[in-house]
Amino acid sequence: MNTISVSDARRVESVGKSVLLRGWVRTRRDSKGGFSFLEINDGSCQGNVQVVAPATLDNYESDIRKLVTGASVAIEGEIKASPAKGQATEIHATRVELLGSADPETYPLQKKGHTFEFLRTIAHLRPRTNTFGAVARVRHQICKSIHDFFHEQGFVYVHTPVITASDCEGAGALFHVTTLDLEKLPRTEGQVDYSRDFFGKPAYLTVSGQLQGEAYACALGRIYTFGPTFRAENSNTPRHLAEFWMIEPEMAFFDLQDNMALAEAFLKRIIGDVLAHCTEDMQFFAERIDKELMSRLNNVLEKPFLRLPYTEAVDILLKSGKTWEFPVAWGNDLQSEHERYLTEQHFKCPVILYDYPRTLKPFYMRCNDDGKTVRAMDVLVPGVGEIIGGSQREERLDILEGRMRDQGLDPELYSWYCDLRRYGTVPHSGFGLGLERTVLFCTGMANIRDVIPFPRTPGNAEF
RNA sequence: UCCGCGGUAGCUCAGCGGUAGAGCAGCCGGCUGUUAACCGGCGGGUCCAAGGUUCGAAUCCUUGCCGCGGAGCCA
Repeated sequence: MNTISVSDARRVESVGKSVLLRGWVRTRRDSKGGFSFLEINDGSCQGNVQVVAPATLDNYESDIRKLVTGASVAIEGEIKASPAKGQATEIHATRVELLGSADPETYPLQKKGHTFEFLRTIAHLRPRTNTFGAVARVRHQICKSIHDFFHEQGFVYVHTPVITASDCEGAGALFHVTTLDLEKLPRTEGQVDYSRDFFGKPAYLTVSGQLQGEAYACALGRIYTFGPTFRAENSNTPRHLAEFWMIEPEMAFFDLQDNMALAEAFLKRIIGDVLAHCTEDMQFFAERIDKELMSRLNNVLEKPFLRLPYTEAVDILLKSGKTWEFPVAWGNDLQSEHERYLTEQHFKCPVILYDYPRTLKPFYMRCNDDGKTVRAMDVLVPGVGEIIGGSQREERLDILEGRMRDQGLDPELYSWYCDLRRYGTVPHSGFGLGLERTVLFCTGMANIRDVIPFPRTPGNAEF
């Protein structure tokens, strides 16, 4: 007897097959007509398959009538067209085996709505719900699209280190990695003696693979990284995690305009794939999570991304007649209220802002000839705001070193990075995309803690 | 980290100085090719913690812990 998934069992083409199906009971409804209805889900799709279990089965009274939400079962039977509304097919069971029950007095997932806040406290069980199953499947599809897109465009997937010994990857608080005994730290002249630590110097979890990514781009041409990233910031918001996944493409011979074109094609590919391949899950999100999801995604999919220099954006904001909580002035960083106004109200389409004041941006971004701006870009989308940040990189050694000194960094500590300019330097560009923010955008979910399986945030590393 | 709101039954909440409540789900019974099924009944609580005010505190005050929303940082 062939095993079958719920996804396949729901298809009309499966009618007539004798199958073995295994999964978890969502609900049971008994009929005095001499049978029970079981709704079975196995995570293969959004929907359940309805099983009709007749009272003539030996274990009908002993097991089947006691099946509860969450119980695991194996079912043998024949797939038939369903005579009632609500489903195309159903399985007429010839055998129902109870694999494991789930005591309804203690099993927290009962047949009722639960808040996401509560489900976060049972992160090991929440994937059994409709919403979290759908999030997991869409997250998978997004990851697959990312790999497909880059592979088709000739990119090489590069694994940059998770542990880094350079304490100079840029701003952002770092997690220390150490094997020193924190109760008895070795000290020399009052300072911790890191020469006795595992790596012989301080080490940290990575906040970005960009610098190492540049090394491989300056050899292989087009590369991307895709891995876990860590920020020890005490951020407690629906958009921040201490551990998240980031995609960072890096391309030799790409200028900023090439970079923007790639970012636009990349986002459109992800959204297009999700809509094409996750139709049932996306329909669920559109109906139950976010009524405006589809119009927002279609808007990003169909409209060309508008490209706007920072200086012109400041002019638009100044002339908008709006009063801002944070003042708009050339040289000030744009706040989320400004970014959202541009993409949601003024242009009503995705916007790529570029050429930011150099004082606002890190040393590695390429300086423009105007002496004031750098070739940075931020991609803003309606509903979410900034989703991608990137730049053309400074490829001129003398200017790069000058920028490091301006920002109080010692070029000696970055000597390997400077080597990329010292030997065979080329123009190159790249950007970073937060995976979880992309999942938020694609699903309409509101909290980033609900689009990663086991979220890590300040004060929370459960499970 | 700052500002605001909140922690009461398994879950979602009401009660805001005088003996602790509802809906949902759970259990029991009824009914039904059912489908967030429906109808009736039953059980269920250190009211987040520690101090304080009071004859009396879930309710008022203080502190702490935790959660949520907004801001900052950013992906």
